Amino acid sequence: MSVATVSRYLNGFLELPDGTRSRIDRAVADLDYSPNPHARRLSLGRSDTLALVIPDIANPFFSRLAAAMEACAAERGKMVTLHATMNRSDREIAALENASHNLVDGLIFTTNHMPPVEVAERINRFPRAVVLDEDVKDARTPRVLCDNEQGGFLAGQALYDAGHRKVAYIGGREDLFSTAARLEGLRRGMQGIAPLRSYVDDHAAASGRELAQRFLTECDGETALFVGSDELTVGVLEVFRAQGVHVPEDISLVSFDNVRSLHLFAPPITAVEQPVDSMGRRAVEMLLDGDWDDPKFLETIELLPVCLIERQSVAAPNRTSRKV
Amino acid sequence: MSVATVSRYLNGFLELPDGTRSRIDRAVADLDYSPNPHARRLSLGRSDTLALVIPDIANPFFSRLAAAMEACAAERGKMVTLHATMNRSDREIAALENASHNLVDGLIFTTNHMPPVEVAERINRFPRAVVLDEDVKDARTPRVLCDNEQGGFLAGQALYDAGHRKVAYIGGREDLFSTAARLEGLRRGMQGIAPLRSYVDDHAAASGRELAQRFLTECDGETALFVGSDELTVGVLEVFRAQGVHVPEDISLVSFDNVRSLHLFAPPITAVEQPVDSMGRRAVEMLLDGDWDDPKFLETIELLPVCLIERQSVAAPNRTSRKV
DNA sequence: TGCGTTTACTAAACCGCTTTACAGAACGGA
DNA sequence: TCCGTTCTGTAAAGCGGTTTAGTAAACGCA
Repeated sequence: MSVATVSRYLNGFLELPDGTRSRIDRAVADLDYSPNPHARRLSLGRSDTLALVIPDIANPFFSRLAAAMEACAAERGKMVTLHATMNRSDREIAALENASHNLVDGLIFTTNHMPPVEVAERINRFPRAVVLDEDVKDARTPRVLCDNEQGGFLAGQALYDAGHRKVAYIGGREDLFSTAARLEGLRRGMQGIAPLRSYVDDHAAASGRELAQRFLTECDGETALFVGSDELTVGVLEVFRAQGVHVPEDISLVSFDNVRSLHLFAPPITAVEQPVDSMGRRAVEMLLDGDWDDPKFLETIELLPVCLIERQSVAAPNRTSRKV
Repeated sequence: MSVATVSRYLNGFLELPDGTRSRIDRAVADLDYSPNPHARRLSLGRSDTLALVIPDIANPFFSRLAAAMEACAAERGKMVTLHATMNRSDREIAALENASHNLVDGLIFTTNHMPPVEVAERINRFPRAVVLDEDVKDARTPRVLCDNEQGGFLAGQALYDAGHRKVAYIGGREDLFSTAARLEGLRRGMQGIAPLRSYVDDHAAASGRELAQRFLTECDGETALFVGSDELTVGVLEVFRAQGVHVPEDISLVSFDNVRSLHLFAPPITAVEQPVDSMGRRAVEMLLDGDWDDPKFLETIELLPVCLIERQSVAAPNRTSRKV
């Protein structure tokens, strides 16, 4: 029995008569043989591995995304490697270099800031890459995003309907596509009224605290807050609680993501829900099943629907006993 | 210039005179050369990769653990692969097989149930493995655990001091080392009073709901609940809220983990805090820096300290208007 | 029987690196 | 001067698969 015959049989490139086949099968079973993946990868020039580059795995939004991606990849026999960037361009570049040297079968890239062009260039070097959650300028890859405009709209509408006429937004910078879309939607939902805006570089509770402080000082009659992520909301609520600002009596609040247990918060927090699991799954599916020969495939933008989960953090503006 | 010379120089096994060295350096720079990791791994028989096997990445406890491990591994130039098992033995075995075929440099194994001996056998096949968070029977590896006994004690003490004399525990099964330790500590903290106990297989909100229902029917005068994880606590609070059971007026509650934003819950939840980040870091450090030649190293148990974060979910038992 | 074609199987090259074994040059000591 | 070392560098053998090119045997058909 020769190596080549066995190799081709095992890889399904060869039909064999029963005799030979069973001989091979038995030998494989007897020896508990399984091909050495390193040799396999060297020979094939691929790795059966997907690289996930993610700002912060500890962030519940990204950890749920990672869970969905890992599950979907595992179903198809792919492994995933994890690369946390903390939204720093240098670490994004390092992770991309690392992944590309490792000849991964695919890359899924997420970020929360607008990375410099070097990052996009490196993403474009991958034969297969998908950009997830936040669009990346100059990256020529399919994108899986949530419908940010609609999310902003739902939040704006809920606030407007509750009677709010001056609202504020805090979240990612305006140069982010997601921010632009959300602000656009928010304004539409608010019947054209533009919000007061403050921006932040990352989605961390500490940034939320900082922005909440700023809001409390800069606030000029705003009665509601639209917050860009649950992480920021956590920081905001901490500050509000410390300062005796009550939600929704003093100020209404709508969060974005709905990945934390907002329903148990005091008060339960109204939020725009992102379809985290399907976003993760779709990104992997596109990577593995997409028609990568079709140049138009690279232009694909898949916009997944969001919905508003109404809880108790939105109420009519209170004009008498305002604390802010 | 020969391949071997370059290889040895680049790997630091060869001192070269300035002339040769600069020639190589320039060539490397010119060609933007970097060694093919697949070939490297095949040749060296290792992978610069750590395998993380974890019940559920979406669970905040494990996602923070994963984040800490990834960060620590990345600092040392190692990649990590992720394998979610959902606490199913078959998936644990599959992940271990996968990792061992890939000749990973090390394995970090976490689980929430007591896996069958096949799992321990496969863990033992790794030249380097660390068991994290939950001890695994028959696994001959160093372990990094939190001080569960102390955690149980702190909870018990807090409840006893608040006046509780009948309490209940819900969490992992009794055959888990962590459960045994926590119950032991709880009893000690409660001055010898043993709790009512219900067990569950996984740490998911759904299991928490189930156990809360059971508790409400089976409860026989218990005035406080010690819950094995934040995930379960979420489920418990959902049911309590739906049934109009108030914490802490009707029943006091202490959670375990403190990885969710319990401080913003209604009411803020008292919890035993696990040192998640240092647990993750220590596991990686032991894997990479441990003295694996010393057979005694395999017996190491590193017990990391826990502490009690007191909030408002524990109060004196209310004997007049009890709802449960 | 003889010829062409499929079928069953094999030898050897290749993937890109590490490492062993070895050669020639330079150097130092007697 | 000669011999033994070190120093610098090379040739070639792995690592363990996949794949191309090619051979021997079996088969179909006139």
